Amino acid sequence: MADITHWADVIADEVLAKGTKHLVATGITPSGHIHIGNMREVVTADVAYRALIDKGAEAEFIYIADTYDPLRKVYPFLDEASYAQHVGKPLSEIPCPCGEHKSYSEHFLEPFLGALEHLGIHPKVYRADELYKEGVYAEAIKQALVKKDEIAAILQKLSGKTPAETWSPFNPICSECGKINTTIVKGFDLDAETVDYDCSCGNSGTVSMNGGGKLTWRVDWPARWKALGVTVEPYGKDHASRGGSYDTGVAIVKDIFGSEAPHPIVYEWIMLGKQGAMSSSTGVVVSISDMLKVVPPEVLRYLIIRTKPEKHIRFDPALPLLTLVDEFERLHSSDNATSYDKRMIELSHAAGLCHTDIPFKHMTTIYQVAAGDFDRILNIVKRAGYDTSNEKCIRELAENVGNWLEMYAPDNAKFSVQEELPVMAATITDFQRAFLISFSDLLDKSGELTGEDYHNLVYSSKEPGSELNTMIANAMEVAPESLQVDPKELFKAIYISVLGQASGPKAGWFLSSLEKDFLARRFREAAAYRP
RNA sequence: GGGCUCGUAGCUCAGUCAGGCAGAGCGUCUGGCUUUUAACCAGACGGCCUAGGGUUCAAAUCCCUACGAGCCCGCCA
Repeated sequence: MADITHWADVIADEVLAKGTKHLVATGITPSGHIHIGNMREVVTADVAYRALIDKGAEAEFIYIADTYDPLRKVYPFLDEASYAQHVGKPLSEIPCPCGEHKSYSEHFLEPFLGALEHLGIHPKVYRADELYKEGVYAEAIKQALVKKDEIAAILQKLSGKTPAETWSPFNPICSECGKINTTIVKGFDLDAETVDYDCSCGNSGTVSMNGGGKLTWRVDWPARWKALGVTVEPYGKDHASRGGSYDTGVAIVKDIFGSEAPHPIVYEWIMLGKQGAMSSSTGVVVSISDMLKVVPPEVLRYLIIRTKPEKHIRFDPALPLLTLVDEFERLHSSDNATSYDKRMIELSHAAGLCHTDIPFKHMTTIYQVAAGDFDRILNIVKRAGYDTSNEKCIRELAENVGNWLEMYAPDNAKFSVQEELPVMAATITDFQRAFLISFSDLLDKSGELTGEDYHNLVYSSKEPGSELNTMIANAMEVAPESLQVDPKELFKAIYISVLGQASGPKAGWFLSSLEKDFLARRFREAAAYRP
């Protein structure tokens, strides 16, 4: 099988065949909590952008927040009484639900931009309301108003729907009621750059083309392509049907604005676990912030990058997440990764993205040993010999792991170090006692031990003549030759003493994560326990 | 009703654009390592490539049809 080219590089090649200068754009409406499908859009765009850069293209990456869109309805998470009056107004002109932000749109935009930062995605951010107010769309608005009938014909022909008599590609914002979907255009003045309107609230007036209103979506999109020079843009499959907004956009940008449509990248939705497609109506929703709570950012990137955009992605935050993380880490440290694997890893990393070499699984042990206390986590990580120069990354990983344990981990992944000797110590056998007391003495005598040291030490009990073997024999008052040691029993004794359960995480990692003095004390205590 | 996308091992998916011996990881099983486990090493099992037809010396791949899954088609992204 020939080397496989990653889809991002395939796209880059296709796009490069059209020219070397590119603008990758992505746009999302901050009308509510920005969800996981939107995350796929920006990661997809970011990867396409990076593939272009890697191939030497002169590329830029922008994100446009559609802050000038009207509020469609009072969403369930909004207060009916106070938001009913704002339906129809541009999002940027509506008060923030929590009162902390400048506007409604900023309320949802801000956490999303934070998530982008988190994922190492750094587009130039534009807000649609600012673009309109700055006059970026003025030329397109004029052309759209002049060629209104042509646009209507295109919409009619491609989407099969007849625009209303009073339809206009430009929707003025009423100066009286502030709404954008209740006005009817009565006329316009190209020189003054103004539009006259009547509003259903009874008001009429004149607005500026620069911020006084906005183009309707199906015209706004192609206008944006033209005004900003967009050449590559991913969008959800909801826009991809025949007669959908991409189709009409292609025709409008060509016939009305005299420009080209961007190279399309259609992407599928992300499905959640076994519950099917994510949808707000069925209640199957994972917000980006929930997702980022448990998945390290580069793993989330990997999840999206490994799958071609047009295939759906199944995301299951329970045990399959652990498999995904493992797969990523294995690939990451693999010596014989294919060029395709390497490319995926490369694209999963990103400028400014946190990366530590601490495996997620190991952190689940460390985190639980430390009971989530970050100073203790850091100490253990240091002792285990990991690089601790990037404390911020370690903190992020620890938070992911902590959230995962709390929200999604299966029971067999969980344990807690008992403050007091567990009552289960009553089940400890004489042989296990002999081991625990001997082990405890050895710990007192030795210096700091690594995970491997602990591991080897426990197994040394099997070797005749080893210090531990001799000590156990003495404690049992038998001849060393007749001592039968099954390491399984020893591990069990350790888990019982510390966790109060018969099994636990890999002993080496586990023991080296705990204080040696604590272990010595606890083992001695367990050995002495006689109910 | 119209449209878009997908269907390949028990699971998650590569491979389809450019036709040339059916692939990977995970899981399962076997063996190994003084190695407990959610570890590591070696190997095995595992497929009518959703079904049917067509083109071809040759089809998972191209064409047509059917079936299944998800979604879009209310100008509200």
